[in-house]
Amino acid sequence: MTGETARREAAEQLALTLVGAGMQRMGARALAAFLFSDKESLTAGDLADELGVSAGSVSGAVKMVAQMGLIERIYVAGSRREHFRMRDNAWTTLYSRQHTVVDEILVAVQNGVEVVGSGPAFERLAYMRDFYTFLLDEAPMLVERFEQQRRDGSRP
Amino acid sequence: MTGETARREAAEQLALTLVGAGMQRMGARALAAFLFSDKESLTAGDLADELGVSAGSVSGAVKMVAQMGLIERIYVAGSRREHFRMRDNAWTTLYSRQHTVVDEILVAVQNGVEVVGSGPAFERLAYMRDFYTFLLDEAPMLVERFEQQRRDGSRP
DNA sequence: GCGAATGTTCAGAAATTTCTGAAGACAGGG
DNA sequence: CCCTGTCTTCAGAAATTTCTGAACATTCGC
Repeated sequence: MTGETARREAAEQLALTLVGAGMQRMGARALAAFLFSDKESLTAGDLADELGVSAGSVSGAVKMVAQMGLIERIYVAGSRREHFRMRDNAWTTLYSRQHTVVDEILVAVQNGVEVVGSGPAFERLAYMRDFYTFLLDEAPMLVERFEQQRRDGSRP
Repeated sequence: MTGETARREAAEQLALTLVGAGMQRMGARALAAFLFSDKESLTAGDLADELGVSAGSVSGAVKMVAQMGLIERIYVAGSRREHFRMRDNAWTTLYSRQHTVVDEILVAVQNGVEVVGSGPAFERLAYMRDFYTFLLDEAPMLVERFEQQRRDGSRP
């Protein structure tokens, strides 16, 4: 049977793997709740109920996930609460976001390249810099290609 | 002044950004030590000195970084200690490694796709699955292309 | 403006992660 | 075999992260 329980379990399971990938617990749980919900949007109260946590925790989690660009606030007429929903391009956004992390690493590596004299360390650092620079350059094209392919594929 | 101090500071700085990217502290510090060293190899003792931590911590850190495939044990004649050095393809390896994480996420997502009936949640989960599947497929080609480009470039 | 509903912040509690130090395991030389 | 130097394991200490609950802020309808 494909009940609410199975859905929740699947959501929690996904949240766990996201935590394993480095995401914070509550943010991951909130994100999974959005992913698995069939409602158009969720309020903070919905999330608190669904996840069984305090309003404070929800506030923090929503803030984080919103900052990652994965969900957005929407205005719902006649409702005083704030509604959130997943953004359409959440996953490509998330992928692109990782680049800010890589950027920071590159800055540190570049600094290293400048500090060490020529030698094995220099070679290693330069290689690392080149590889990550390459990835950074290529990533947008990858995303572009995915979207292209998706457009083509959905009209067979 | 390109002294030892500047080198260490640069190494610690890189370690910090790696921690920011989700790596564990001691593992990141050990990795940075390898990156920035001009020695052919480092022993656990070298690392303990360099990082100012206990043998136990070094043991754990080395184990982790080795498991990630970034360093390897090497045999040094006449030395009873275990020597480690960075692997040549450390960065491309690390990049590929992230796929195991993505794989786990995909398993959870696939499970979700099967559990939810058709509806918004299904659409979202299917999209996520497709995107990450695409990335997983494309990644090896990216690495390949980088290596190709590097070979060509280094013979101008 | 007032009141009610909702959202945010923050100090401290709780849980988790990380590090250490000491004990034990292991390998090689004598 | 034992001894020495080296590495690993692990229980507990220390540090860090995460969650809560209550006080405060904000918004909207009236």
